[in-house]
Amino acid sequence: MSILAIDRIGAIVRGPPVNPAFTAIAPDTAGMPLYRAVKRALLGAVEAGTFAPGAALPSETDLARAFGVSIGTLRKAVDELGAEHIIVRRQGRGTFVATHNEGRFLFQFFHVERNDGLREHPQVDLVSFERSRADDVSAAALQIRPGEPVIEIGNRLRLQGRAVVHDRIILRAALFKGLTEKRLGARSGTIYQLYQSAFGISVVRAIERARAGAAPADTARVLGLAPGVAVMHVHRTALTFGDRPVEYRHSIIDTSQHEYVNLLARPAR
Amino acid sequence: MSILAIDRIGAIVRGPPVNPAFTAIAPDTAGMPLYRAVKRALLGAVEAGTFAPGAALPSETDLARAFGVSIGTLRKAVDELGAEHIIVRRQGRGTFVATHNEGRFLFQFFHVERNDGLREHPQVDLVSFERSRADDVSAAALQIRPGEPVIEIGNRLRLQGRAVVHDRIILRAALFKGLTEKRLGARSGTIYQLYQSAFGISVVRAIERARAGAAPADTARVLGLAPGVAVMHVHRTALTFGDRPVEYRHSIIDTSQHEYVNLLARPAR
DNA sequence: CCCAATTTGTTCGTATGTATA
DNA sequence: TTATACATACGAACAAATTGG
Repeated sequence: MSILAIDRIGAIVRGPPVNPAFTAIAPDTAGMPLYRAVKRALLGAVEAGTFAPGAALPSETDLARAFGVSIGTLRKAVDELGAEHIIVRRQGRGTFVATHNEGRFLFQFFHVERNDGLREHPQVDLVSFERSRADDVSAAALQIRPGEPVIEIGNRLRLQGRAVVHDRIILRAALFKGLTEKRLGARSGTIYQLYQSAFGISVVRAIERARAGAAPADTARVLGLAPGVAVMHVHRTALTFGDRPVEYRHSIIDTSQHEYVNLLARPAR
Repeated sequence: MSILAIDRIGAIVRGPPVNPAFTAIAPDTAGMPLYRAVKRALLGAVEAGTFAPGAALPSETDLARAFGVSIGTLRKAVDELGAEHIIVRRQGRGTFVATHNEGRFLFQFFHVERNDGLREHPQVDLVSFERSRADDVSAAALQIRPGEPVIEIGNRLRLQGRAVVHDRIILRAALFKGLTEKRLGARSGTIYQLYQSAFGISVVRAIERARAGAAPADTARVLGLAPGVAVMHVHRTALTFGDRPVEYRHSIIDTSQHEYVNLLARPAR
């Protein structure tokens, strides 16, 4: 456990509700329950990289002492962060910053299965990589100005050896400085793992919009389809903490043998 | 508050872990934390209809006394049920069985928006109603035997006056005894509200599988499309408590002006 | 409008159990 | 075996929201 880390978080100091002028009050946490202020402070530390993904947080008792709150209050904050998959708690071991690499997460966003329900980790082929400027649609999705520098990545996903998905990924160049075709191709895990390990960007959720349409010519070529055949178009905006967009992705899926699956799951408890 | 209701729940009686033989132990709750046993008992009461949807549960203090557990333990059980949207807690008022009619829920499953993001409650037209027997696909989805009696409902959904979705709904006849075309047409709310109010069936989650394809002839007629145009097919299995299927639905969506939206949202806390 | 009763929300603290290293 | 960390269970006190008088 690192005392340094705790010191960097800082205790939650708040005055009595009677006269706030006499005591220091964290500006954001006014009128907020104490456990929520603690939660925000912890989330801020995770976002800022004070605790790296996969790293252990200080123990509950240490954190409670560092924040100057009771163990129960600290637990409530940590519980909520756990429910949101920001951190992971393991009895007897400690509390860790989630890495989003745990396998289960692999199928959380893009979820394409064969018609019979077979799941498989897709094989990814890089088909294009270029630097360009954001068009209006990408800019709106990424909340940047049209014309800002972006990186465009073309991927082909194969399932059971069959080319099923053609991805066109748009990244804000300013967020992914130093990303090269070589570095992208040399990655070991998924592209989201690369965002995290190489650029410190954690994708925590996404919004997807889907429609049916005809396969564009380039996609038909990449997937080996007849041009104009019916395919699914999925536009995904991937978000990090605070719902800040980090990636805009247009996926075109050949659904003749596969399906796009959406489990509206309750949290499994 | 009804003492009767509490009596019907029954206290959680469990012996010390040392020698279980000396005290009565609820068979299902062996080795389970106490708060989980309480949660299961409450869930069972909700499922059994001991507390009707919308009805208030006894207060925390009464429930804690009825179960013979501390207020903290009772709260932990109730908190989890709240996180799963089984019940709803309102400070100063009480705890209520969720009705799933709260508006927010309307867009939880089927979520079709116009391209520009405009949401609207769909207008529903009943286009067919018949009793038949389950085919292999429906039977598998509903976990019944092929040939069992089912009810087939055809619906057309209009958004902004435009026919966008054609639904074919398959219900197990045994679960929806007394459902008639007249009763279906005379309902005031959504079809899921009818399931709940008229048949005591709460839909708590769903699984959807989507693909692109051509519009079938009957759908093209219902939606006013050219036959063979690209549309989205969504197969949904709606589930009640314990993941028991209650409805199988095949939706065909004209995505020329609208989109199927999937918000992979974290719980909003 | 205010007051009192009721109910959930928050915060504190302690003790003990269970999993891990 | 021992120490550490999270998990469970208990209970108390007060705050905040709601309702009804």
